[in-house]
Amino acid sequence: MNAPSFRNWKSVQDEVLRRIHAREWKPGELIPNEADLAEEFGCARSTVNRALRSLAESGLLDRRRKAGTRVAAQPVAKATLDIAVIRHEVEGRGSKYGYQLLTRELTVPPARVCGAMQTPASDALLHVRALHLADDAPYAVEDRWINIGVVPQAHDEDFATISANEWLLKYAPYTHGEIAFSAVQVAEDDADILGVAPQSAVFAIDRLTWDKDASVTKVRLLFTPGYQLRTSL
Amino acid sequence: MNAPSFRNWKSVQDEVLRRIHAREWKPGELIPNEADLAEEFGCARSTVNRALRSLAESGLLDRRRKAGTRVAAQPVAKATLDIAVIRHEVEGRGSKYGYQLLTRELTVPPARVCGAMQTPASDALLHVRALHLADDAPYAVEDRWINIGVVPQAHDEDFATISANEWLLKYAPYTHGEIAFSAVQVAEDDADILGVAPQSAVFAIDRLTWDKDASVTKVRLLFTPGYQLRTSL
DNA sequence: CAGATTATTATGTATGCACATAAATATATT
DNA sequence: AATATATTTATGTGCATACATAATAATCTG
Repeated sequence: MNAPSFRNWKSVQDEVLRRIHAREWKPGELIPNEADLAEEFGCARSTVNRALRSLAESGLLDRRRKAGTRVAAQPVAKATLDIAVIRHEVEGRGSKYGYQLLTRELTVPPARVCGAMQTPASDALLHVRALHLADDAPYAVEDRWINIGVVPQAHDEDFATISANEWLLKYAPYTHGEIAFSAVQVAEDDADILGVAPQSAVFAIDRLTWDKDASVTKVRLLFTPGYQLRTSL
Repeated sequence: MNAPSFRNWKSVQDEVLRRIHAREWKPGELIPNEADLAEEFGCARSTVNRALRSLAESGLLDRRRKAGTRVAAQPVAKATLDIAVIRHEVEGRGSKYGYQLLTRELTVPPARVCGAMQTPASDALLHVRALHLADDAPYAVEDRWINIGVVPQAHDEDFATISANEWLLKYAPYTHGEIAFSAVQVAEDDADILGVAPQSAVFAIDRLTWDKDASVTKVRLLFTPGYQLRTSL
């Protein structure tokens, strides 16, 4: 048997994956180092590095300097979710997108909100509520607070035709944020808006974004029953 | 002003991020090519490539050969969720993990299940139901179907002390899979098990994994109310 | 002028080399 | 023996160069 050649990083990755699946390299086990693999595969060490690094990023390998590379014992499945603008999400399903502004007012938020956003309790924030529709049926309600101290342009935008969801992406970049998914029993007013029975189980996405150390916006999206967030592993 | 030097890919990435945030490079706009940036930053093109590639992977840049690199017009927020073994998830929160097998039987599954798993309608699958506990309180119910044609060892495992959730990760590798998150109203039997009111809104994770073209397992996890799946952006 | 062909160009990747860095191990010092 | 120091080693990164590839732009051809 002459050495098969794995000349590009993807084929190296495939071979490594094959060995893991075939249990030639078992979970928790140390695999050969980059230099040895490079020699075996007949390629440069940097090519092996590229392949292994990529597998480590997806959680299948654990790498530590000096300690070496081992197959993850408990591979944490990393599911990458694409959180798109709702309009795109709806249109991507082949439905007609609709948008309807419900309320827009500048008010002092409840403690829960200014606590999370770390704004002074006395500061007014822009509160926008809107409904997203798919094929003229309710799709999701958006309840959003915008820090006008950070995004003053929001003050001049009425959000009548463009959703805050979309507007902010265009005009208010963020450096980092948090996102949480949960199931909630929908309150009466939201149930009315979505046209579902009160106490229905709806999917909720809560997002809070920051521009450096200042909060930009906090939003809760409630989706009509049946909504699924899906991705592949 | 002399040229600041960005000698490593992370500092190049930071500078690119800064320009995007400062809107020196606006959404949808074409940015200079790698060679020019390398010259400006005083580093090798490969260093710039590393920085830009990584930003493209996280969805902030769109890159196409010959066409060049542009700032994503609608940056799709890519949220990476770590789906860990439930025991680790519970222990990671500092709670005591508990496990309880409910049922384990070899039966012919309903059409819904063998349809999704693409197994012959007459084939029996291993059906395991179990309860995961955190600090002795119900945490999640697991309802799982295992393709014993693909994982014959499961036949000899009683799942009395180790959850299928954990056992499978160790003994049944998969090549790919699908995962879906949703909110459901809990059925009466599951409500009993979780110790919650019937019709409560609970968070559901449905996962289906494959080893090449054969389904390995299909599972639904229902979490007690209050459960949140969270990550940072 | 439409359609096929050929250049051009920006990203994508492979290579060999060098050095940086973290972490484990061995060695020296009190 | 406990602690500090040095050595070793595997991964991490940077660089210069070369060539591959995809997509656009330019050119040719009937």
